[in-house]
Amino acid sequence: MVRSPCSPGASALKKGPWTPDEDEKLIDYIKRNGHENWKALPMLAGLNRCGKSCRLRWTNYLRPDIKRGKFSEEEERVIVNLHSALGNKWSRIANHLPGRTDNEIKNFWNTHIRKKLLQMGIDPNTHKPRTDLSHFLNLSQLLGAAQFGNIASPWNNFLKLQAEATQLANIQLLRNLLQMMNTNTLTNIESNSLLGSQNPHQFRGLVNGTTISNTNEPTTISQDLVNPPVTPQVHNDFQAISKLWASCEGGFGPEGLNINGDTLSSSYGIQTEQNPLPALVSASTSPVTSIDYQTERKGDPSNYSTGTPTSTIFEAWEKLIDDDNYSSYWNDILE
DNA sequence: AACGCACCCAACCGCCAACAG
DNA sequence: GCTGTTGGCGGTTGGGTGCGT
Repeated sequence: MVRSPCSPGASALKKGPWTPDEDEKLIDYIKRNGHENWKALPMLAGLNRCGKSCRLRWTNYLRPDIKRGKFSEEEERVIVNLHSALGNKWSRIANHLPGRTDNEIKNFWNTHIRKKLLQMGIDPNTHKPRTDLSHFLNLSQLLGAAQFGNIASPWNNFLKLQAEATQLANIQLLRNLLQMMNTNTLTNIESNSLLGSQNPHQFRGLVNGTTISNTNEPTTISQDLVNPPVTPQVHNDFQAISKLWASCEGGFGPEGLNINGDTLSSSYGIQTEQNPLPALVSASTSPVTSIDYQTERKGDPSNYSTGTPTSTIFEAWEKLIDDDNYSSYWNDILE
């Protein structure tokens, strides 16, 4: 039986918010003696608190190297990137953000980033486009009731909403692909680490507007992707898709995706002069983050959600494209 | 001014892993 | 190997605060 240091037996100990006096005692003691033994510290410091409470107060609030205040856009982007790779491993994410505590990052995620992702139609847990019912309800709100015309029949309306929601989910997916094209075609950044060995054939086939290849050729990283030649056809396809995207509902302004007046560009986005689309999580230009995906995964594979962000996108594409119902849909787009 | 609501975040709770005896 | 202790972590809570009505 493991007993918490703050067990019921120690109920006489004070709980709740810390007073300035208690803070001062804790700081003074740790400055003079360090904090080798949290269990013994409260008594030695003259605090009527359990050791655990003291440790939390110190690590989350009183530590001198804590950076307080608003998170920068760079920090926000790093958090999103790391979260897409690590999940809710707040302490490990905090390791990459000097001066930020896991608690602070966790709070920031739950109160800010999570909401933004949901508004963007991205599942904050999986970092995939959302296609579930609740999301569809959200999307319908974004679209607005006026868009849907005849509302005489609730079922008609429901089916319309559902179709719209599905289309928006697809658009979200398209956006992800576009961003990847954007990243690889126009910015020429660390494509190796971002793309891994996932599905270059599918990608190339799509770019060229042809049937998606499902051959069993040896899967190597396409040099066309790593350093893609911007052939006229690729260029045209890119522009065509960009135009399509620009015409989509809730498209992007210079600041990124704007939903309900809330712009989310930093976390998901790098932007280029040629294309203002926000970037994918996986397409971060942050070298730290790119390296971290690999090193972290090597360290503890069990901690990660399935697939890299990049493969997640490709998997979603593959699934979508395999669906006969959408073949003509995408052909129309790509033509 | 009073009230209700939503949001934020410090702090707590419970679980787990590492370690010592 | 077993048991108890300790520290670390992630999830959750609830008090404080701001804002709208």
